[in-house]
Amino acid sequence: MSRKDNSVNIENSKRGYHHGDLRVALVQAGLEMLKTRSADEVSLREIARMVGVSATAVYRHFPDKAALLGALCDEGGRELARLQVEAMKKSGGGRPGFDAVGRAYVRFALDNPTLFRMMMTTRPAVDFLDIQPDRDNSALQLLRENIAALVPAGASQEQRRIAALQAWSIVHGLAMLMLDNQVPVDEAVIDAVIDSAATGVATSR
Amino acid sequence: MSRKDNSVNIENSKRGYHHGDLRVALVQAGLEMLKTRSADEVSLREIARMVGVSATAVYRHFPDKAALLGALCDEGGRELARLQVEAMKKSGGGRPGFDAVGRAYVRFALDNPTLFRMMMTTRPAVDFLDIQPDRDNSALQLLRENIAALVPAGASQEQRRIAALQAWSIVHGLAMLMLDNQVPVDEAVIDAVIDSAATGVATSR
DNA sequence: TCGGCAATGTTTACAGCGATAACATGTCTC
DNA sequence: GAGACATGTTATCGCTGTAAACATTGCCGA
Repeated sequence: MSRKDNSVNIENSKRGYHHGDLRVALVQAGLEMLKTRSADEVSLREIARMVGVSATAVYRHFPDKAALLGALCDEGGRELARLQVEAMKKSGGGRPGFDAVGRAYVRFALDNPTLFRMMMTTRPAVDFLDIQPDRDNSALQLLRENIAALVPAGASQEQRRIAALQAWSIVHGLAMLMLDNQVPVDEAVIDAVIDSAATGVATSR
Repeated sequence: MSRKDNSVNIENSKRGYHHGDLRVALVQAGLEMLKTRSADEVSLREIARMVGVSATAVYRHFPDKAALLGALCDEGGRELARLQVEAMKKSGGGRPGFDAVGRAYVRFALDNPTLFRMMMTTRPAVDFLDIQPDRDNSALQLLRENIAALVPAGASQEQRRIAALQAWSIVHGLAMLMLDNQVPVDEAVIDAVIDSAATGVATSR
């Protein structure tokens, strides 16, 4: 019997009827799958198969496929934030911190192409630029403060917002262009572009 | 009989067995469809239905779905180039031309979200930045010359490339962030970011 | 003028997909 | 121990992309 239906071969599995922690297993399998496949090749059924569970079992933990993918995006968001905070701390903040965070952003995108694209397309807008402190997200808070610190003291609120958006645009645009093979990946080029982005923010006009 | 199969009701159609120019009809219908649907909602069968032809007829003109979508991307690329050249000519070139082209780029992305995303993800890399004159693409040629003209005279080849890439990154990043609802769409913000991008190129460090 | 061939349609069929409904099994609580 | 509830399963539906076989048409050479 091939896999035309939702069935799963219980004989071959050493687990019992219940999985234990299916939700996290599905998320892990999903993230694994994103590493080697493009977005439209990611199927709910295959993720379920990887975990060794019937396709419909997924619906006990997620209302639909989009929700499962959303959970993958959340995980990616946390990881990206973690990497950025780490990069900033290692570099000691300030302008070197800004550069390091930018590089971490581009690197994450290049290392996780499908996931990164999904995060951007489907996430409900992180609102990096919203200056007012929101919720508990200390990672983003740190980033905002970092950008704000780079902007010259006399700058208006509006100038700060534009400068921050420009910095984000450069890094994001560079990441996307390289991700989409519009521009060849080149570490030196990444460094050069990010460096001049930082200069742009620091002298924000 | 509902539409569970590939069939098409010949009675209701006033055309004969042959369509006339199915290829362009499919491309037009496809572009129409992209206006109202997201990428994963675009189905080959529905495009065929719009044209009033069986799903498999598509395969007489395109090897597979990807090829059909590729044709849509080509069409989008031509339109984008046309808009950019038009914008540049209207503005008289130089730095105003640079700004106008950037705005046209962002506007096209915002006006054609699905198509633009598809163009970037699936197109074989336009290589805007490759300075050597390639093929016959006069539109891109014009853009390259325009960017090159903005860069200070003393700049090296490498500096020019970095400056051009940075400009493209800013515009592309801004377009993608707004497209993905990470940043609210705001004409004034677009102008401000593009303007400082131009300044960045003109003073390229 | 006609006969056949290449181009371009059609129907039929299949496997994979996301999703719903009905059913099965295990766990936890009283 | 009983039964409620969570979490599995199979069966089935309608949709998708695509291959194979068949049908119709227009065109080109005898």
